[in-house]
Amino acid sequence: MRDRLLRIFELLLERFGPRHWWPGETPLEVMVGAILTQNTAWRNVERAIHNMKAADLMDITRIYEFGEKELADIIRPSGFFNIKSRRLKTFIAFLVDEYGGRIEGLESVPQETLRHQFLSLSGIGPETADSILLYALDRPVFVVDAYTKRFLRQHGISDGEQNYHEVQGFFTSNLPSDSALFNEYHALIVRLCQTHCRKAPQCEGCPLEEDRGRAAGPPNL
DNA sequence: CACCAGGCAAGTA
DNA sequence: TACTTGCATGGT
Repeated sequence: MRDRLLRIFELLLERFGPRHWWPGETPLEVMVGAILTQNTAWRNVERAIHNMKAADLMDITRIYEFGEKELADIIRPSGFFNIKSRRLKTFIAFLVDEYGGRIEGLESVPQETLRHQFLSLSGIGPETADSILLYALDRPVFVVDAYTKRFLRQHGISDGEQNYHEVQGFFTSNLPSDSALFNEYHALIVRLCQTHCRKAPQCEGCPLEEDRGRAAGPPNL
């Protein structure tokens, strides 16, 4: 399965090129985006982030001191703005209380410790925690999302019944632990699904399907 | 018009 | 434990 996953990765990278994820200028912006994008189109998150920058709010201390109600108004375009404002404030308060508001302070903390701390916060679930670990802190964690499960199911690699931890284990146990690889792989799966694994019942035009015919690869690939 | 988008928590049986 | 529902904007 390791060779198969690496083959898929090579095909996707060849077809779509490097994705340059995460689309954020700083670790803080990536963390903020990870919370704002929960069940939300990225386009709407961009508007919210733009508003935050315009209000000089892409700053830990500024967010910490800003009112929850006022912050909700700033991030309105990202949807679920009341609950997301609370979640942002909760996460920022964690950074301030536990690390003096210094993201560099997270660098020396073991991955699993950090993950447990994130998950203990209300509003940070497995995908958000792992997105922050991988894309803001460059830790070798594989991010699983709705696209990942859809990809595995539509390509017959799994039946789609696995939970988050099981899907994550499928990738991490069959791939070298490399943050750059995990970064690009997840981004490529998202890119693939956004145009091919979406509603198409049989993944029409899927670059991986094309390969099956020409290279006589394994079934469903 | 309905449906979806890079989830999560709280409520119900 | 296994579902269901609330959260809300903006694009297709």
